[in-house]
Amino acid sequence: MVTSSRSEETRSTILHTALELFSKNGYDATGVAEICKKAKVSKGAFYYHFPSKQDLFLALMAGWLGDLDANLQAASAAAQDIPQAIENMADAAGGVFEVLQDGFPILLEFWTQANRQPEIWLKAVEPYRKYLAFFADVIQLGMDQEAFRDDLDPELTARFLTAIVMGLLMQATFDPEGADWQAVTRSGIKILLRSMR
Amino acid sequence: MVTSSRSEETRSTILHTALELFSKNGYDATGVAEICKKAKVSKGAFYYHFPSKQDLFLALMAGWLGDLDANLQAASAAAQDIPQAIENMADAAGGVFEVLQDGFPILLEFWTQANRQPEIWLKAVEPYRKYLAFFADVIQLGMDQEAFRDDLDPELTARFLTAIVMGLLMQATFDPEGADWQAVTRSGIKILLRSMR
DNA sequence: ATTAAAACAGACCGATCGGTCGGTTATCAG
DNA sequence: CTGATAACCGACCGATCGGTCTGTTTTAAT
Repeated sequence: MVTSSRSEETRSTILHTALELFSKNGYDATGVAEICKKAKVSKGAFYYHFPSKQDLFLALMAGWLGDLDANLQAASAAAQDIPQAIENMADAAGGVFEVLQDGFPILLEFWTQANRQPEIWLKAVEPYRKYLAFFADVIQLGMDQEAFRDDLDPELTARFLTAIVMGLLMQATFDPEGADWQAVTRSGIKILLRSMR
Repeated sequence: MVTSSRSEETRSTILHTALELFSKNGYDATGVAEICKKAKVSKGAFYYHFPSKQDLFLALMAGWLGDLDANLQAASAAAQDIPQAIENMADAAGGVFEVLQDGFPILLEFWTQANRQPEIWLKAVEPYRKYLAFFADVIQLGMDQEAFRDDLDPELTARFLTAIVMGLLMQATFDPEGADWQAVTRSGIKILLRSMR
């Protein structure tokens, strides 16, 4: 609260409230009026800070991607070797969705909206491809260090790794009581890593 | 057209049109009036066949799950051994999403709506858990036949298998040009099967 | 041909949608 | 203290939302 103007606080409140509502009820089912009411802010204030509902959504997505980025970088940097880096990143990905509650629902929302609105898609593919390339690089590095077998296809394995994490997160969100999803994810990554050796 | 009354055709037209629109634009963004217009049907006809928009959605989901079921059963029955059955089913899962275009988008829509509307969730968890149990059974069978290693956890592996297929489908829908997703899925399943032996 | 029910047509309803706009208040440099 | 502008307020706009209702046409059994 030290160096935050009233304006900045208003904007921040809108963002947080919108994140909560979008992840709970979805983009289309959440009205601007509803956001304003819950954020205790007038429509005038809303449209002063964001030119449109879609722009708010894009701002939200940009911030979320930034957080994810920071977490993945930190997780990667903290590891001693490549396999551990991969384990850490998978853990961190799970962490983003725990700490920020509503984490995966909002990712699902980003995903579905990106599939429909070209403008959102454009802003989402780039980071997605960036991460894939990053994972592929890490895997390639592991191969160079002979931590992994030499007949791996780094890109394919990266897509595969992403699929496991996302697929398990989907199931975890859908059926939280169905399993200890953190444990399932960890052992899933371990199985994958074992098959990469 | 042989044995289809006018009423049945109207109902069927509404279902097909709704499937298309829901998968393209999402449940919330698709209006009843829009469905009626595209299906060339009046609102009266719509609400004669379906008590509400949500009931239409549930009917759509039930039908889709039925198709999936039939495909999986067929794929499983056609296989000579357990590993091949798993390969076939993964292929079939992919097939549901190719033949019926808009296949995965509509699954995503089912998924997100189930996460929000308890009534839909209830109708969706049951089949989901049924499939998981079915996959686990198949894996257990493979273990009994010594086609798989004996230290596998069938349930965990089933979740894992599901995650791979869904995670890759998500990526395929999001970035169709990014890879030959059918090939990626096939090799993914093969890697998993290899690690199960 | 008659008739009752099934199937459909479309005007209409209140509520809500995203967004606008003229007016008001808070902030801060001079 | 003054003035300019940033920040905010909320009534209002046309369009659309899911759903209802009255009335007409099709269908099919008699």
